[in-house]
Amino acid sequence: MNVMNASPRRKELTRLAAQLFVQEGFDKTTVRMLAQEMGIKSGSLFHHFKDKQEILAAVIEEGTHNALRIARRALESSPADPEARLRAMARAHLETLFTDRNAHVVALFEWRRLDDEAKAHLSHLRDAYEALWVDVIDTALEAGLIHGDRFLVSRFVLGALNWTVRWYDPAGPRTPDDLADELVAMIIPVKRESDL
Amino acid sequence: MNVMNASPRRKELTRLAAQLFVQEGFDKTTVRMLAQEMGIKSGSLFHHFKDKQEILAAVIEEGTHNALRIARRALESSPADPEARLRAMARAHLETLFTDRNAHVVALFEWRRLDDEAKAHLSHLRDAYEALWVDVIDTALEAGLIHGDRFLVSRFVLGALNWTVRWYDPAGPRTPDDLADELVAMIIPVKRESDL
DNA sequence: AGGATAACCAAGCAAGCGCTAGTGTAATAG
DNA sequence: CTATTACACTAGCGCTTGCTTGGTTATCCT
Repeated sequence: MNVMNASPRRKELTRLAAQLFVQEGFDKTTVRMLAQEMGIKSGSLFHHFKDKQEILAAVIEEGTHNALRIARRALESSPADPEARLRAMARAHLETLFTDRNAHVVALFEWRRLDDEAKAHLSHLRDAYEALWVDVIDTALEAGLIHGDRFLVSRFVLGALNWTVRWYDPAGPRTPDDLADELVAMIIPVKRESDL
Repeated sequence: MNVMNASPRRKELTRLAAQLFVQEGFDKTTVRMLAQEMGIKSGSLFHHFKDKQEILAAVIEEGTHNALRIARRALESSPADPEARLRAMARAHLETLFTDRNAHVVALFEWRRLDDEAKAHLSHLRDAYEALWVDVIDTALEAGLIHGDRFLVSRFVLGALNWTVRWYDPAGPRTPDDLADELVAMIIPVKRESDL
């Protein structure tokens, strides 16, 4: 069996697994279903992954890794003012949420199925991502752009964003950027006439 | 087997099932685990419920029913102004979310495991609940209390509230009412000095 | 007392589960 | 040319799953 390689073959298998995990749920997805989707027999699966759990970990790792990459890139190319950074972060969050939708849905709703070892490993990645948010929120608070408790505000914002995977339809009239802008507009005090 | 009765025994079994479903997830909860928690043998379970799915449906029905009751009561005893109604609704949402926490976590995260028949039945209950929200949000928008798209605003608010089950610790310093107030404060424009 | 009914149990079936063992084969490296 | 490696296959083991069956006990109503 392979240990922790990142062959293109394995990446493709991970992508297919993510889709099935979202469709059926991790527990209801059998190794036989996974194998069929990949065009191989169930036994062959264990040449690429040591067990079913490792497939789950691979899916989540891939998604979180991409989220980090996209968010960092967005912050780098964003103007320095707090509102622009807040908007950039919200947009980046929704961008990764819907380009890697399958992986993120799995990360959000099947996290508990990871064994302790995988959880410990992946927590670091997730924490690094959340640190970006905390920084952006803090900056916005200090600038007086938004008000309230830093802990609660970040939780509420992330909750509102993450929950979009439950109702947002990419085929609809709104783009992810529209959503991000609307959310930011909702939480920063309305502009006065003097600003217009 | 019993059909659709609401005996006190069945209610107690439903409560225990909800707890296990939250702890382990619906799929990972076996009928043997359920039976043991209830102090009976696995076969006896099917005297009370026709199959495992019906237990899930019972859990969700109970939770949603309570949510409706609490929200209606809260709106009845609330002052008529839009801000008070918005706050009352947010408080009621969090109140039911944490007094019937198990049932609601199951409703939010195991909904997909229901068969089509149960989904159709329970959708009506859920829609009735959401209608209360839509009304409150609409009133707040018309009064100019909050701004934005009515659809998006209600989704964002419900998302932020529902996501609290993932991080809120009832043993911590904050009460659910604190959370509700903070969220409401976050989305309505800050009060001017002239209001103080 | 007697009859119905609700609640339970012991035993186990058929199906499906994750995973392993052993083998075959084509491509690659020394 | 030979040895290694990557990838796939067949076959099935050992176990767990949701659920059924047939029968027993406790409770209640008349």
